[in-house]
Amino acid sequence: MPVARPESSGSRVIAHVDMDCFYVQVEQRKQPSLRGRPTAVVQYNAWQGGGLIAVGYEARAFGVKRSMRGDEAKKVCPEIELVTVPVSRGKADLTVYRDAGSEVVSILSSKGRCERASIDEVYLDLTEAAETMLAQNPPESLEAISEEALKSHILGLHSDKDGSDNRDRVREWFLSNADRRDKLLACGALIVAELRMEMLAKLTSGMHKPAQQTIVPSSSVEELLASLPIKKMKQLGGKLGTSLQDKLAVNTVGDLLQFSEEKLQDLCGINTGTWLWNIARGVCGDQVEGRLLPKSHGSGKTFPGRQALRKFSTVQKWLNDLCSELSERLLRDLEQNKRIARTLTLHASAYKLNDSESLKKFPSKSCSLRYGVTKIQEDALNLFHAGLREYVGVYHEKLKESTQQEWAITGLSVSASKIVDIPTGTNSIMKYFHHQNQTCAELNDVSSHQDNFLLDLGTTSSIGLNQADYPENDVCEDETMLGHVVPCSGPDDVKIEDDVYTYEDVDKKDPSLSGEKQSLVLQEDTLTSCLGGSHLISTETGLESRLTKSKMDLVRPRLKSDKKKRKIEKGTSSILRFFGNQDSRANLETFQESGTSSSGKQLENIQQTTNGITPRTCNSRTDAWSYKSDEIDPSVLNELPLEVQAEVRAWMQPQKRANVVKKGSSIAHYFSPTPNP
DNA sequence: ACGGTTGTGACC
DNA sequence: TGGTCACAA
Repeated sequence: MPVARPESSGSRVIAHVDMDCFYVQVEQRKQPSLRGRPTAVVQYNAWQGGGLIAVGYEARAFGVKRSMRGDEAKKVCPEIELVTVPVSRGKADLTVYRDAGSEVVSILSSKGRCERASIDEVYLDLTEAAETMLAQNPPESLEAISEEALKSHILGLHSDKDGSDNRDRVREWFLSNADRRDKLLACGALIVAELRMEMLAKLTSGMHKPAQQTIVPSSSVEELLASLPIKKMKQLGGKLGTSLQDKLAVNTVGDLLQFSEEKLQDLCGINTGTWLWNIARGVCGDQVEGRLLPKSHGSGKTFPGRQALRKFSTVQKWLNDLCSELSERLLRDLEQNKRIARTLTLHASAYKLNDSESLKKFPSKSCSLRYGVTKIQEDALNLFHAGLREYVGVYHEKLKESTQQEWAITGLSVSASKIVDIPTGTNSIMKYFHHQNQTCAELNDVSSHQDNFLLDLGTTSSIGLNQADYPENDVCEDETMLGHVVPCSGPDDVKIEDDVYTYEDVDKKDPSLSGEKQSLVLQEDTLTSCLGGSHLISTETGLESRLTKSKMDLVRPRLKSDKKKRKIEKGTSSILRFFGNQDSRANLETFQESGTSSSGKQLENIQQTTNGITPRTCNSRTDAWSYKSDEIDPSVLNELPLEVQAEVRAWMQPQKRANVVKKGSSIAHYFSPTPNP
């Protein structure tokens, strides 16, 4: 839940871009003959024609709905074109949609800071672009307002019934607007209209229902919220929204206005309470995060009903497939974005056949992530065993493969998180890996106890992956920024010279971030349509130039002592090939590491050595300052060195307050954990 | 027997 | 911190 932020100086222009029936559009682009025809995207054709996950407008006209079965859809609309989601390794593969989403982001990001909210949703902060336009090319200076922009819906601007002269009112609104905030908003709307045309041209399939955009002037927010059902508000669609309805008898967001901040805090906790109080007033301090890439990757599959997995070998088979997909995506991320993931997590859901305690949840488990398909597979399987042992309890452990299982797995997923950038330096990834590697390797008595790790990892079926299971490696923890180490080289010969990397390199490539996101979410069907349907929302803001929380995490102390520098002469491709073939002994044998022997086993050892080490963060920063954040004049920040600026700004961010709500009144009690066998 | 899959964030 | 839960699309 967002944190309340300080009130603002300027008005911000935020667009929420929502691609409706995105999967359908992607498929129609791929297969143009589908354009204009009633189309839906379906997955898993096997059972009752599969489930619909996206429905195009032409099909909606027939009454086809999401969450219908393919067969039902055929009944309602015999003409319907059902396109199956690509399947790879026996499961849905969303790569094409993810990639199409990336195309969209890359177009939008040309105009402002983007936050990828989901595969088909983006927040875009257009404040700067709108201000520039207002200063240089204000709407009234244009000889014409674009057709696209004239189709805008403007909340609070009541259109005539016959609609024909609505465009004139819209034009009027664009051209002569008293309020500066609305002028900015108008500029934002023009930019969005442009962007949507660009996307239509490049990406999509010309939907029958034209994409639309909706403008929300701040003067219309009150009226909008007064009638907006509480469950339609973003974040309130679930249990929180339900509990508000039940406990406060509110129906719309505006109904929340009658309650004091304290009352809402008592009910929902201090942070959520304040957030709600603000939301009711149309105020939301969420910043547009300025993040174009996902923070994690995952691959999962459910096995409902009879498909539930009851044998280790089957579980292993599926885990291998899931891990294989995950590994592929990690390599792509590494190649394209120069990032590595540090944590591997396994989630499963299960039920017990005979047991009364079948409500018990299968615990998720995680460990350091080692690159390489079979390593990931191995680790995931170990995590599964760890989870299973906990799930079934020690008494049943021995039954394992032999007798009939008393457990059945209904869902498996593996995910990779804690993704960090590799410094984008002169020459790439390899030295980074090598650097990490080398640092640890030489600062420790390498070979002696590392062989033991290998044994633990490779041959034991018990779980040895968690940090606690390995001896600490203090030197590494002090001297490196990464929590674990990956092999440093591909089959190519690599020359190593001197260099040093720290996370500051990462920080500098990102300008400080500012802006706020208004998280009003309006009813999709009435307010947006397919491609690029968007909302423009003007909102008040906080200080300029604040770092987001996520960026704050990247501010780390400089690596001081290690001044060894390195340089690689070959490109990055070799390391990718290396990862791709990491399990091939032949490749491993070709690796030469200066000073140490190069057997594959040792490589694995090195990779494993620092499992569990975490990079430092500046979480003690608040202690270091004796000023209150509001005593600092933001303008003096610019005088400071860049790193310091970042830190101070991070510190000036409103901190989330500890939730000290009395237990009796905590809304948490209201929520009963949903049993999920 | 749940649309399934993927992702983020809060809390303890 | 890792693990669990909630929420969204």
